[in-house]
Amino acid sequence: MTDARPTLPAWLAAGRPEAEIRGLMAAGGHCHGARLGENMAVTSNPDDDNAQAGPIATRRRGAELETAILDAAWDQLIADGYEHFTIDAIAARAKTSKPVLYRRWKTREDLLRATVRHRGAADPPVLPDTGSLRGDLLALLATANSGRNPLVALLSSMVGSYYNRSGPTPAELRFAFLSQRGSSVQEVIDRAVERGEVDPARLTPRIIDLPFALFRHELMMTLKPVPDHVLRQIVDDIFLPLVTARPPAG
Amino acid sequence: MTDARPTLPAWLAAGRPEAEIRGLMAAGGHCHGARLGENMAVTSNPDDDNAQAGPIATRRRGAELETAILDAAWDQLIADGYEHFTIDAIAARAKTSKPVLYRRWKTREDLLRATVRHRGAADPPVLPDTGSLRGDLLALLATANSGRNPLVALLSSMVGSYYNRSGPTPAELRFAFLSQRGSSVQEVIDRAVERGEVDPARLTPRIIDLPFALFRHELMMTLKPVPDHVLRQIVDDIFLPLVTARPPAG
DNA sequence: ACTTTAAGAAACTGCCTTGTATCTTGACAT
DNA sequence: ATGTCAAGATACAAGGCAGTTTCTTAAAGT
Repeated sequence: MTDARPTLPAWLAAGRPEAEIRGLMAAGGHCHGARLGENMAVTSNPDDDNAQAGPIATRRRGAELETAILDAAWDQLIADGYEHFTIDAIAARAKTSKPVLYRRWKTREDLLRATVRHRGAADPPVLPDTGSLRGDLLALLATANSGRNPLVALLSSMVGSYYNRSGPTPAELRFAFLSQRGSSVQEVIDRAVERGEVDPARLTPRIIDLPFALFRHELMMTLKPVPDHVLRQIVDDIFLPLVTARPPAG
Repeated sequence: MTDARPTLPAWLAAGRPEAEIRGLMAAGGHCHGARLGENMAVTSNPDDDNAQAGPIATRRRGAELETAILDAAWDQLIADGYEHFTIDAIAARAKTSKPVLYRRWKTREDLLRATVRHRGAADPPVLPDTGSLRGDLLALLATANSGRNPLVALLSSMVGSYYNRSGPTPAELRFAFLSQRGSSVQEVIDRAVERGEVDPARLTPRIIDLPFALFRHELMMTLKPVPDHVLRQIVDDIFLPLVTARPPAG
């Protein structure tokens, strides 16, 4: 096994049109990174323009180049996963060369962080106005859902090497751990139902999973142990009000 | 920059006592992996047992060896992050050698998946019984919180290279993206309050974040777009009942 | 026109890692 | 005791990648 491209789900790659086709770059290609054996630099060679749309050499500088690189880096991260987030690959994708990157960022990890920050700064959100809270919220969620969620894209590309195609399963990550503990919550809730503590009519699978869903979310967001007061908020402010028996709303 | 050990938060490393100190392995060390230049194999050299507790060579086989390797692999993943999840490092940690691993798993990624599966199968949960749903739930959460959560440990070690010490921030991952969108939800809710749709008394920061928290959780768990009916469940079954004005519970 | 700055191409060092091959030796069965 | 099989040690080939250096050349300022 030498190279097995991860190739994340296509929907993740959406939201960035392969950087921008840069200014005057001609159609033909001039793709480097794919070793073009000899020095084909434009050393005062007038043949260039008769060879069917010879690439008119242009050269980006400063901020323009920098955002192009950061866009390319993000593309690379999403397209091939963190394992292929290499300086060479990024330089090739940005159609520039390694020293250009090293002049700006000392290490690969610096570039990674800059890439994430750059991407986070983009995409100003749009505010829906449907006239109802429900409609507004669903619209917001739908927008976040439509491919370009950078947070999850980042996570996915990091975890990519685990769940690659042809691997055992994608959802295994969740399932291998959760299957047995799911029954713990179920058991605890069943006992509460017997005691009359909760209204069985309000119990859906999603609500039963709610406490641990919020717990996992908190843990994944902070990567630190969850403080006790947060656990109490989850239970007291969110879960218990939802499942506790009470008179029907007016 | 040559080597910069990630070293995840200590609380993650808990829950596995450095594999097991294997059977008859003597205390002294015999640590390999740290290149011991010469061939110190036990080639009928009677000096072994007078040299202060010379390691009595033992040799694990079959299933025993296999679980030892998988434990070591998990330790390695947690201790040094996925970037250092190398066959060499794992073999060294398991006090065996590379061919032994390659006889069992064809590639490094096979071993990764086997490791995660192995770890997922361990740790049967304990059922608390405090007499109340609230107490039981808090106990369950506290257990999950006490260090040994393999799901988050896995995620952390994967994302490790991003949030290394001396990096810009650990919470930046969440913050860079969320800061601006957080205000979108706030805005949408503010308008709903003005319309009298929601009870402002029920709004806490955590409840305001709830819809997107659940959305992100779903996305991170499935690594797929969230189906519409799930979005509706989040809004209709969980969020709206919590914030909609209603008569106080009986 | 001339100078300065940085982009871009290429080669190179050095390290690390994957994956394999070889050989010795311990564990176990008969 | 003896044979078989796998553990364990080591060496090795091949390739990938980080980071650097050198040099050429385009772009921008004066």
